[in-house]
Amino acid sequence: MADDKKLTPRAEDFSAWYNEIVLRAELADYSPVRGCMVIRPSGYGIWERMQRALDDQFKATGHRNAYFPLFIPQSFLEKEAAHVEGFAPETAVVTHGGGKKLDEPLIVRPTSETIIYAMFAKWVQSYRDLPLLINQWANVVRWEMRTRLFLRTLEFLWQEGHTAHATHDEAEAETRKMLGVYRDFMEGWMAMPVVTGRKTDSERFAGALRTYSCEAMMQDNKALQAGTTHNLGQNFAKAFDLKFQAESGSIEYAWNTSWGVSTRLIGGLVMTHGDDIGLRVPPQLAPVEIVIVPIYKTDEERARVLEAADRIVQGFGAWEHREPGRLRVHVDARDGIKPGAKYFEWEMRGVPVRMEIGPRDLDKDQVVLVRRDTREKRPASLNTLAEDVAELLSRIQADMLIAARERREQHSIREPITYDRFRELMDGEGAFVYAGWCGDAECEAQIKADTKATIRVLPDEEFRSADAPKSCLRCGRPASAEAVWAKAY
RNA sequence: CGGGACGUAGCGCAGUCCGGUAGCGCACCUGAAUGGGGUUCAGGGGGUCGCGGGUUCGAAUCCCGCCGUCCCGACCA
Repeated sequence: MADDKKLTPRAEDFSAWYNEIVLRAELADYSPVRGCMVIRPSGYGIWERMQRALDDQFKATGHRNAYFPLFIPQSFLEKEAAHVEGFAPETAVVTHGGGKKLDEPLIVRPTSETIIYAMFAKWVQSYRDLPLLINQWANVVRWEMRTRLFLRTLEFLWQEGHTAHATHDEAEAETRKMLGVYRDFMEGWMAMPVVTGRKTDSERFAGALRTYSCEAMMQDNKALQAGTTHNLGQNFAKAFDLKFQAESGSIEYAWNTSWGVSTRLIGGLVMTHGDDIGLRVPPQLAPVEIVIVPIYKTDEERARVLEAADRIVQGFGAWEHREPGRLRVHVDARDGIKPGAKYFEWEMRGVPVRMEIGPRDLDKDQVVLVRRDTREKRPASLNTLAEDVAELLSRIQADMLIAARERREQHSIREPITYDRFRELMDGEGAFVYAGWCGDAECEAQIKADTKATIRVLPDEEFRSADAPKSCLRCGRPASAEAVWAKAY
């Protein structure tokens, strides 16, 4: 760990503060390859829990996992016009194999629509084969110019769902359903509140009919696009000849959807919950929910305290082999490191609850519990400890979401504001600004040029203001929709 | 890809202007004491100074090229 004891103040430089947490909490590291990242065990532990929770949800909604190739023939990408236009500039291309030049270059997948729907076309003949609901966990490559740990790397690990349906409405329902799955995960597991809604044409996925997004607010008041779902219409079905015979006997093109979230979510977690001490991990995602720090002076005390810790762990179940309903506990029995040093280390890593056990506590049949989120410290009786701790953990989970949502609402502007004030806001502290939009892409582009802010989403009904805005933020013409404006990562 | 800063031990840095024995703090190893919020003392290990070329008796230091990192733009999940 580095020499200096405090983190970079986030007010001064949010980026530096973010990097500091990611590196010091050992979530990730730079790789020898430019723009790529190594996810370290403590980061991967969080990701594994995310992955399992998401995968369970995908299964529960009828999806099955499959695996498709890393390489995509260049001609596949070119079959869908908008798709190739969107992705061609950021593809990595393999031109040689076995020491020889390839007849056709292979694209390292930036996303797998093309190769997956080419396969779907083989698998689907009848309406009875639909819906086809597939998910893939894979790494993809997008040759970004500027990279950032977790948030934008050349190669990243994600999940991409791909489905085929018989009707537009069914595909649309699937697109909305998966957006809901994402939202529930981000709020329920990550304690990261999001605003959901539809993307404007300029931010729509290359090749999609409609794109929906979950947008979270980071602590510098910028937006993070945390997950997107796309109704692809029949665009890819037509490009890859994905057809089926309907009940009526007619031959029709299928309707596709795709949706994905990535390890970017870990970055979102850091930027939502990190503080100046380090990371804060919501209990649901914490590989270790409770860390026990034993306190002792003599060998006798050490034996006594560790024995008590052991009993408590037996009561909870060891975290490496957690049974459903048990708690994930770790005893930090390292000798020669003072308790204070251990406190700082585990706080940096974001473990939700710390349990201190010393001779003075055992004399009183108690331990001391410290919450990572509020740093609140209190004694707890040994008799009811398991229930007490389980209750505390679920309260922390709930409180973290509430705190994050309150913070977001404090930095959301719903009152009508002048364009000058808007520019000032985007230039300074930032915000989610709910305001009218005339629906003109040129107006949207001009605002982006002026302020770097974009329409994050045209929000879903529950996020819309009670009084619909009447005029466009910039041009003053009648508003066709309410939009959430913000600068984004 | 354009502008700026930087690359020296695992991490953070000094040394570079003005060429001449590779340094500091933390971390790590050994020993002793210590132990309820970042322990102390003593001893020790660890380096092709980002890579390649050039100038020179001699290069971390000067020159050229390349690679990488960070920040600001353009692009994007």
